Amino acid sequence: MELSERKKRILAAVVEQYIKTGEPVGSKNLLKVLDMNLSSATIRNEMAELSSMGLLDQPHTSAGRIPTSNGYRYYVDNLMGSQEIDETLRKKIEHAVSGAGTDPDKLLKKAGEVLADMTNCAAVSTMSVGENASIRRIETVPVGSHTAMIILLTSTGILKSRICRSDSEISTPLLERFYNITSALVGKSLGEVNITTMQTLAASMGSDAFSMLPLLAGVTELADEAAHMDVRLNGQSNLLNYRELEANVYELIDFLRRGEPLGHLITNGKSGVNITIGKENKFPQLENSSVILSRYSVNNQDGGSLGLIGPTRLDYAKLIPSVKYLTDLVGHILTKALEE
Amino acid sequence: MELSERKKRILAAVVEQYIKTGEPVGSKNLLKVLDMNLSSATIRNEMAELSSMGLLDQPHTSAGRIPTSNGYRYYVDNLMGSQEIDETLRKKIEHAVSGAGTDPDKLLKKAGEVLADMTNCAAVSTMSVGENASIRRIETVPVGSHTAMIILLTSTGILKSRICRSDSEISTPLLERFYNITSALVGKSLGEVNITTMQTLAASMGSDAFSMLPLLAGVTELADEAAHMDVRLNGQSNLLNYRELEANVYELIDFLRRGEPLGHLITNGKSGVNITIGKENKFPQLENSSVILSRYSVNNQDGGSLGLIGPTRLDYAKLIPSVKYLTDLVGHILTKALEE
DNA sequence: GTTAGCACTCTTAACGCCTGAGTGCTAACT
DNA sequence: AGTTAGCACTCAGGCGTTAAGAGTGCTAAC
Repeated sequence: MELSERKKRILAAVVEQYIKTGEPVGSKNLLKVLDMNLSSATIRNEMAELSSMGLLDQPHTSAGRIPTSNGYRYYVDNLMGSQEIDETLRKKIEHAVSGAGTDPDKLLKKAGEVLADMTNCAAVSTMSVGENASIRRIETVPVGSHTAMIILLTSTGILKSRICRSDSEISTPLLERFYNITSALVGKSLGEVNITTMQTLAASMGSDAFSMLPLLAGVTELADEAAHMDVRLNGQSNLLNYRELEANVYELIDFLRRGEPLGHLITNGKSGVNITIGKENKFPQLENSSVILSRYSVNNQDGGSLGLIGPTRLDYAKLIPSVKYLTDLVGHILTKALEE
Repeated sequence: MELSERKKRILAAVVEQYIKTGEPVGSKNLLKVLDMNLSSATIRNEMAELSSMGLLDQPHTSAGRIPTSNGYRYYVDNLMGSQEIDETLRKKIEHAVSGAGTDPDKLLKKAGEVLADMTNCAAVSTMSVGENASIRRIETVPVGSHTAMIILLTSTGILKSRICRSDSEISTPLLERFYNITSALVGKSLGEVNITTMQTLAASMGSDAFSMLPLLAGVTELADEAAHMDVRLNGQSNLLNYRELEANVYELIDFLRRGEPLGHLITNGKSGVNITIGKENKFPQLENSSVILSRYSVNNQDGGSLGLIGPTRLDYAKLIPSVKYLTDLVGHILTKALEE
């Protein structure tokens, strides 16, 4: 779709104005912002055409225009200025993240918080990796005479641990034998830890099998857990501030709370920044929202993603670079933390 | 404050009716529920007295009555029936919790979820212990040549772990020496892990001090983290459903999100079930809400708490036993999991 | 002490009215 | 042919009025 230069300017102005005020923008109002030597009537004509092209919409006949999903899309793809991050935001991000240390869990938590705060939207963060991440290490630590802790570390630095209890006594030599047996799993992907693999392992345990079974079950659970998307949500309540979402906030927040469909959204993202605007979303609960998601990589492997969910009326020009910057930073920190 | 038998019945009926419908209850309406041989006029007289005693209130002159905080309080303390848990709820709780295994983190998460679901309120759960819990074990596990994982286990079964990175190489013998040094901390309370203790430890490290410092810092952080209340919040969005909270939901949800004041609330609770109704709450954000909190113990030590936050119009008779049952169950499971 | 009856209060919804913002269209202008 | 002034039209939102309904408090009688 090719637009005249003037239409582009008008569309951009409508989008930006609406993002700023949240009010439908009318022709006269636009005149003030545009400083083109035109009358409101001309603008009206142009806006009418943009409407019939499906880029602008009117809430009702006698109201100004607001951008449609397609309108935002055109703006984001073709008109939006500066892909550079705002200096103030950069500092804010750096300041928040630098205080979080290198522990992935803490780091992601902090990243989600700063994102939600900064954008006044809901933020999601995940450390998931899908099933392609591999097991880097499995450790056991005796805790009591019948309990042991199992620790699983993935190639992307995710740490999962669990206390397991066995009915029979757990001795240190037993744990050593268990360690040797499970070391066969190191290097395998999380997806490969399935019933078959575990049965093979169990078979090699001989007389230890009975005592080791709870531990082995623990390992399976941990692998499952690590592979399973762990979605963290921040700042849902920010969404309550947006008039345009009001009608369905409850549905929206409820949708976000059930992490699972959100997982889909995240998994489907390509690398780089993914932007889904309004009706482009597959989920009806999101049809009035936009989602900006970006993945980060740890050790050149996909490490997880960060993103935000807000009204379609987002300040894309500002937020997209911020999200990108934040994810890159997180990926960088985590990679460095894992360096040998 | 002593009430006539008839006033008691009327107050109880108003409370129960209002809990059920959420509408101010009028004299005629009450008549249907009460099946006493009285006219609405008599009831009106009684209600007028209950109002002047501060137990009932009117939203406006021509509306029915709703209970005041004191009214609810009187009801809970003196009038409320059955402290027995509802069989359906018991099954629901047991079913949910039994699927969660014995891992404290997972268990508490599940407990919070079921509580929020069951009650249609916001649920809080914490594994905190304050600073009196002691350190049960500190373990280190090598991860890479410059990284190690530190694991801290408390007497109440809380497990905290962290990946630490040192600029100098971390060898296995070094970790062994570190283990020996830190074993001095085992048995100490979390509160005792302060700068002074750590400096003493650092002093005993000799030439290892430089390489061990990041690890030691990690231990301190973990102890802090374990001592620090970890408040988990579920089902905030449930609160959006209550008309009577509508005016301040945003403030309320925002208040809950900042876990810290919530922490106060929780810490101040006595053992057993704590109920705070409406204006009894210290925090203005909670003046239209009620809080039901209950602590659980692990190994006869205080292990944390579970609770819910909703409108004052809660079904106390049903929820109080449920919360109590759930906390007892959680405490029981966790105690058993730690048994030697 | 209880009750019937009544006047009174107050909320809520519905209705009509008005205003202001904004539009689309037409006819004139450059 | 593109631009503009002007005008009739539409519609949301605010405001006051009205009517209905729920519920009360009070009084006088039982």
